[in-house]
Amino acid sequence: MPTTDAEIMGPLLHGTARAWRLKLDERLKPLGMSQAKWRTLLHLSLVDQPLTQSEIASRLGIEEPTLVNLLHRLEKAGWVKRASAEHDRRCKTVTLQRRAHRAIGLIDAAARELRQELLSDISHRDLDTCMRVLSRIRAKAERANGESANGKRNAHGREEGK
Amino acid sequence: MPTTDAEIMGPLLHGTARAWRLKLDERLKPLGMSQAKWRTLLHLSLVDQPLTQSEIASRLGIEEPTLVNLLHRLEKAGWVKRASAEHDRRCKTVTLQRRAHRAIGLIDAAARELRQELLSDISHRDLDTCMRVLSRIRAKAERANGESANGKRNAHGREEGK
DNA sequence: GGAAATTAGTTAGCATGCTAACTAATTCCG
DNA sequence: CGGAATTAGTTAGCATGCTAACTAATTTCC
Repeated sequence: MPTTDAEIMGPLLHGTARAWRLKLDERLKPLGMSQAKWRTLLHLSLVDQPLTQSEIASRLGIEEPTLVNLLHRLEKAGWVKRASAEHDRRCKTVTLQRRAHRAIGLIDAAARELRQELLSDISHRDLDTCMRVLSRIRAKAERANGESANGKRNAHGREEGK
Repeated sequence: MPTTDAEIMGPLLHGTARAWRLKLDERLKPLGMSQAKWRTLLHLSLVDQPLTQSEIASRLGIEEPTLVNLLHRLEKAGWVKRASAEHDRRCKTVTLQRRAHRAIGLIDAAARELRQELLSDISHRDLDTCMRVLSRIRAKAERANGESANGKRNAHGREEGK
């Protein structure tokens, strides 16, 4: 007999993700930074070449129109800069401003510290099991509709790692 | 050595919750129903007495202003009805319309079926472990909410409450 | 070569969440 | 009793996500 009822897995998953995100948002607020912005900057910092907007959206797992708005705010705040690409005038490349490079270390440290706090008293084994379960669920939910419930359209949305 | 790196627990949690929600939204779309609306109706259906708005917000884990907007849409679509409470003229009670009673069964069935599909090949033991881990994480993230974390107020005593 | 399809980015409009600041009703208490 | 504090709901305004429909540039292919 499980200590918890599978019935509440959905709300539990949702609530845990939400609590984690709110906590991180709260800590990064003094930096004028929320998870959406921070994740964008981090992804830009992980590559050598500037990325185009569609590449960024794909890595972040969000749609392009969502990113347009996000970049607009990031640019207005002086974190990033957009420029037309030469090889293809449809594209715009996005690069980090100096200010962002300086902030990323702090931001990453805050995220790391929070993760450390939240996971500190979870055993390695249990955490590993949890992550395998979550991976399996996500893979199923993202792939086509299982068997019944005949889906007609299929999404794809991928989510990146870290 | 774990099969997965704890580094990505945050994104994994976020992505799994998102994929699950999107999947459910997709299936309930033909009913003109999204998770936010569905959860509200379900909570109302689980009690005998009509609830006040603040009670509903508390059960859903959202803020009152968010609920006001949500209820407005639910009311406009004919799912619920708001009325002033007699015992306290500040309060409004929210009741389900007949239409909602009929729909809830279908909605609940869809959610149940999706959960069944997503969790079908996960062992009871692993799922139980996963849920215990998530509960622990959520409790920590919610508990420590409110004080400190960098910022200006409070120079000591951050996370002693573990 | 040029029409048609595709691709990158944008705009418009909506859903769902938040905080801050407000109104109205009720309760507290001196 | 009556002013102060509290409580319930609202409004305003923003952040972050979406889809649909648009423009502009590039590729495809007859």
